[in-house]
Amino acid sequence: MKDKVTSLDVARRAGVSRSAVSRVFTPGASASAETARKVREAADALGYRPNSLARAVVTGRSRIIGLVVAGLDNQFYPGALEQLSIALQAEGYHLLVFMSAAGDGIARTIEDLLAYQVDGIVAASVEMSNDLVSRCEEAGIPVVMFNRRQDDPRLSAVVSDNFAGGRAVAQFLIAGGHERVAHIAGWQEASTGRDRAAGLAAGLADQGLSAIAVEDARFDPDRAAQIAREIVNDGARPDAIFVGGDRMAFAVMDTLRFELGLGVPDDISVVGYDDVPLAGWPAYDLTTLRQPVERMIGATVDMLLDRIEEGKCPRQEALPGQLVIRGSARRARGWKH
Amino acid sequence: MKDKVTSLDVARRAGVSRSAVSRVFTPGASASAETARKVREAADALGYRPNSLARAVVTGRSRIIGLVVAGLDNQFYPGALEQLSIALQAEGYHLLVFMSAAGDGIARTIEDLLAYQVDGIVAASVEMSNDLVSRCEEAGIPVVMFNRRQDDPRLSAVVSDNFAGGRAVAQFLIAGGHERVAHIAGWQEASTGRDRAAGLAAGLADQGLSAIAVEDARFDPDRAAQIAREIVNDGARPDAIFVGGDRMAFAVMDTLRFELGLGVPDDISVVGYDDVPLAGWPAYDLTTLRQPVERMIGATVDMLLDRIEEGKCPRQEALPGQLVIRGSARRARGWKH
DNA sequence: CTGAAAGCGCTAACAT
DNA sequence: ATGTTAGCGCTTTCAG
Repeated sequence: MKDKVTSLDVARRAGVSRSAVSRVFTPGASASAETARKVREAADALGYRPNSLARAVVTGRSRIIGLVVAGLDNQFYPGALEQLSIALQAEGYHLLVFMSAAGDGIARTIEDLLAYQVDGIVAASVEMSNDLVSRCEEAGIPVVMFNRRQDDPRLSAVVSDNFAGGRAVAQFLIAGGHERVAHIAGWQEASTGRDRAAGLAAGLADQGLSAIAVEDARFDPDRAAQIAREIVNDGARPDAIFVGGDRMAFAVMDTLRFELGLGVPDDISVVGYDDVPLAGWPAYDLTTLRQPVERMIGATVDMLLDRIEEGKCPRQEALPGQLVIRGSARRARGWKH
Repeated sequence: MKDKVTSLDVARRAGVSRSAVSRVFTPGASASAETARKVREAADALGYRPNSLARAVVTGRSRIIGLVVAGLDNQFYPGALEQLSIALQAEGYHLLVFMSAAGDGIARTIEDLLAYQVDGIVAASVEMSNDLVSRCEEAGIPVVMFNRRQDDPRLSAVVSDNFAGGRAVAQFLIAGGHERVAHIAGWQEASTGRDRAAGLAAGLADQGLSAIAVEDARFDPDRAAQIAREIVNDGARPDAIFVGGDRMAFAVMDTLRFELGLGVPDDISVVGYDDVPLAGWPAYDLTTLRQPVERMIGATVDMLLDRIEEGKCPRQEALPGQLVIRGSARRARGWKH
């Protein structure tokens, strides 16, 4: 309960002015070695820490980044979040979390975001209305969309190259001798889901094929499982299912193996998307397209800081992913990675 | 870039004073209906939002809670974090994330925590030094430890009853006819790991048994897998392994089944702790002790708010968990839950 | 109930 | 390089 130490206290004890203290604690400022020493000494003795909030009020920069997210149950996000936080901390920023609860309107979130004077926003929720993005940009707060893009080029976005990824999956599947490929897609309202589906279609078309079924599971594992049931019991059973997200792919594999008694990949091949940690565990051993999380995070941080600190323009980046070949899909000889 | 709307602007447009505006936006303050109406109208027209940071400077309350965490790869945390954030938002607080990076010293984290004037701290990192806790409490910032406790009763803590949990596992295992129980424990420096181990020992002792092996895997799945290998190849192979955390239990099951070719539970029973979502998936179908996450979060928020807003004293709470019986461990008839 | 005035803790010109 | 002087946007006595 002794947190009443102010810069004035330090100044007095060090025999200097408040400005001097301020300068010592401001990276780009000028202070003589002697002054710095005295100030640091006094500060340590008193246990002084500059008040970031007060600083934010006057500088207009809070060094706080708002993170808008929903559904940490998608295993792709926890890891990304961890890396993002660490990368930001290294630059002297911190994440303030805005979890979009189920019913809770986006309006409230926007209010809070603005009230806290965040310097920027990372929007990592697929379900996020464009309202948020536009209203914040309007207020002068740069927002970068993570793992989702918008056609509007005035908005910053970082994604992996989902179209190329979908196409790579198609090529792999065809090379493996599959002829009846079904696709259980991510939400078609989201670029991520759409691009993967389009990539698959393009890759299939290259060889004169097309998917025998494409269903939107909205990134929901339960829905994906249900679709898998229907597809498999359908007349023309697929020999491969490309699932637009690992989390859904696990649910599909579970359904196939444990409920329908089918072998993966013996009866049906399954390919996912993301390469979350679980995909590499032997229980699933899922062939999947790896999103370059680390580079995506790097790009996100760069974009954000470029806009905040350098005032640069928004840009969009699509980083290449990589097919990780494991055992859940039949493959041609020589395709072992 | 029009975020320069200040309370003065609103005051002018509404024909009142800044104080009036302030009062309208302060829950407990007095303002006539007429004034409130005028102010709200002007505020909406101008797009005014009170600046939380400026408010924080003057009130001394930031309505920000620091979250200190590391290792979101433990699937127990993402869900807890999501719930925590939502619960806090409902009370008008937000989480500021402090991710303990690997090498990054705790000292820096403390500095930042204090600088941002957080009203309270949730410490959810097992690896966190007591230094942080004591220094923050010293500075008058309440911290509640989540999923970990300290013997010092002056510190707030929320855990599940890990001792009772460990004991329940022992009883279940014994009832299932197991006689050679091994324990791959969580970090013995952490209360969570210790209590579970002690509970198991007590439960075993009740029946005149004791564990044939107890090894500390420090919550690390790789280490757990390695220990599993050693234990199993040892002379006296266990008929059951109690693993002190689901994440480690999965690794142990993988090792047993896919590497050692053993059946679970046919050759060896495995029981975990936490009940993360994956435990319920058919690929693992893990019998485990469920931690009451929702209630733990509720208690955490209550404690925090009690201390922040009511100035109440620290307290500790140990919530009861519940054994969730699935298929990874042999069980006695009638034990199906 | 309302406005005027006095800060909260800090930084940013401006002189010196 | 340092101190002085103004604020940043807001809340909170204090009169009325």
